[in-house]
Amino acid sequence: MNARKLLPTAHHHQIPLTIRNSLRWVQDSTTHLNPPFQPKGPSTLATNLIISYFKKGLIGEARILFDEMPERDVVAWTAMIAGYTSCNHHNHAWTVFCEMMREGTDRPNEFTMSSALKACKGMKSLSCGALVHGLAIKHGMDGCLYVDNALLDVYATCCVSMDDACTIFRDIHEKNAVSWTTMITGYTHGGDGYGGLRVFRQMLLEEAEPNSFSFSIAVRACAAVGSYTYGKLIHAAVIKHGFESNIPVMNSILDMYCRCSCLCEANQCFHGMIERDLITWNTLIAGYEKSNSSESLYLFSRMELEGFSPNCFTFTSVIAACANLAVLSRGQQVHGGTVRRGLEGNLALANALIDMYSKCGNIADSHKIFGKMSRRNLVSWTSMMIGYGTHGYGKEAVELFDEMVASGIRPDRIVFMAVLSACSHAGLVDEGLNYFKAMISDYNITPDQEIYGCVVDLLGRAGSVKEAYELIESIPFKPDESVWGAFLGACKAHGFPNLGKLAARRILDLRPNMAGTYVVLSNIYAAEGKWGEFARTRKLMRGMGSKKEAGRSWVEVRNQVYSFVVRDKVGSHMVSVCEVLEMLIQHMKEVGYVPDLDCSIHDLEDGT
DNA sequence: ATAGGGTTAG
Repeated sequence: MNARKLLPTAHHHQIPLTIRNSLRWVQDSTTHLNPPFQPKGPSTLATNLIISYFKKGLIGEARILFDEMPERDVVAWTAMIAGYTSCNHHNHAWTVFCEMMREGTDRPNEFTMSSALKACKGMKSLSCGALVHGLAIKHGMDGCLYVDNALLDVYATCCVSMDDACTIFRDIHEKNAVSWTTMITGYTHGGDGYGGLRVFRQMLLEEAEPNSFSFSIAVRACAAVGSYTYGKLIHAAVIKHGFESNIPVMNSILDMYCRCSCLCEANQCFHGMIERDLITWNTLIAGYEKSNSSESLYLFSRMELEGFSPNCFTFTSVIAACANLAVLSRGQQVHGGTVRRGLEGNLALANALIDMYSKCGNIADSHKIFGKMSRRNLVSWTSMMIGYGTHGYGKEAVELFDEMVASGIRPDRIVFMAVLSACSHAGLVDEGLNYFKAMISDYNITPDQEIYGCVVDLLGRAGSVKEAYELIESIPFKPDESVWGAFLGACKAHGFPNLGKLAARRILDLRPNMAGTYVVLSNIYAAEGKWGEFARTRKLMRGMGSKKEAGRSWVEVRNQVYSFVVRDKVGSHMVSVCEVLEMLIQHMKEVGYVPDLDCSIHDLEDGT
């Protein structure tokens, strides 16, 4: 065996000294006639070296060493399969397994089978898994709990339904915590959180002892169904079982509170943790991103101060927070951080950047990011199309849609909403209607409230208010406030007071607390000069107890975001804001914008 | 000497 030339050179320091020395010793000792004691075979030592190579991620080195081994026993083969899988090279693991079945001198054992099954799971290949299943039965290895649990995992992960996994699970005589946890995970990751919770309850009923793994996935199931009640219950059980210092379990609980919109509890949980890891920070930053983006940014800075290095998960949430706040310079700064860390290849992060630049008004940089991506998924295309649509580039969005379909990506409901909305804002009525028809006939997507809302908006915005109304009447279910809302907007914009009043009444039937609807309705009366009706509607609104939230605007001046409402007091800090607003108004006038004073006057009267 | 299940984004 030519192991000497394989001794690490560049990575010398990374290899445990003992292994290196023992390998040398074996090579020397083979020439001795009487070794002091029976040495382990060179195969054992080479296998140990292979294992340490994989632990360091030195896949190439492991492979070269394996190829140069003159005799490869089942342990060496298994170490290769398990090693590749541990580095997420599942296809290579599978290739090695096939090689072993073809040319290996040893038969595979239980260790080999469970490693091979883990590779199948990694490849999400049910057919490979079924093949190993057959081999396991042939070699009489079904009945080994490791093999059975690995089989269970393959069927639970790769099948559409949990039926096959259930069959395997039922036939395991002595189920352990791993068997139960694998079942709970199968349901939960498959989108059936209640199924996961059902298995967890059964586990407790059968007095199987749940461990930290069982608890973290059970809590994940609560998060998936958004059940604060079950989540709190299991949180209590976690404490009772003494897992409140287990970081993954606590991370799971933290995430559960965030997903149940219990940010107070999440915050409490976070501060109660004695030890935190990167996932802990990422979970809370992601938790705050939607509801309180500035808190996300604050946590991000705190996390760096405490010496944690952000990863692509962190950056994806932080970039989304910048997008929500529309803080371009901060977004650019964070973008710089991702480039410095070499995270440019991350798909989700690039998608977040497209959205951030678009929401910060910099569509050119969105396009730059999109253009540089080596891989794009549905989210990438959708984000870019929404960006084009909101910036008024309807034609570009439509072209992007066609390009996406041509590249082999199947559109979903969301991307149709993006293209319909883009058509709507660019006045591309016929194109939009064609996409609507194609969505139904070519892609079998049944339009829902939101899609109808988009099409009503498409027709209504272009002035085809009658057609929009006919479409609403053809909807096979009861249209909701988003559909009527789109229609109301069209009636208001194109002067259809009677249809507008009808739409407003429909909305108020569905959402009597939507104060904004009263405002629009009263404005329709005002425009008709029906001041009695106007006053009556306003009175109704006040009596309702809810108030329309003031329309808030914000503007970025010299890296600072200022937020204001109508009739805000002009303090000294707002002076520069007013200057910017004056500039914007001037610019709008120059491009021919005529303000719609008709409505704003009435809105002002009420201070809304 | 070789084999289990869990937590973070979109």
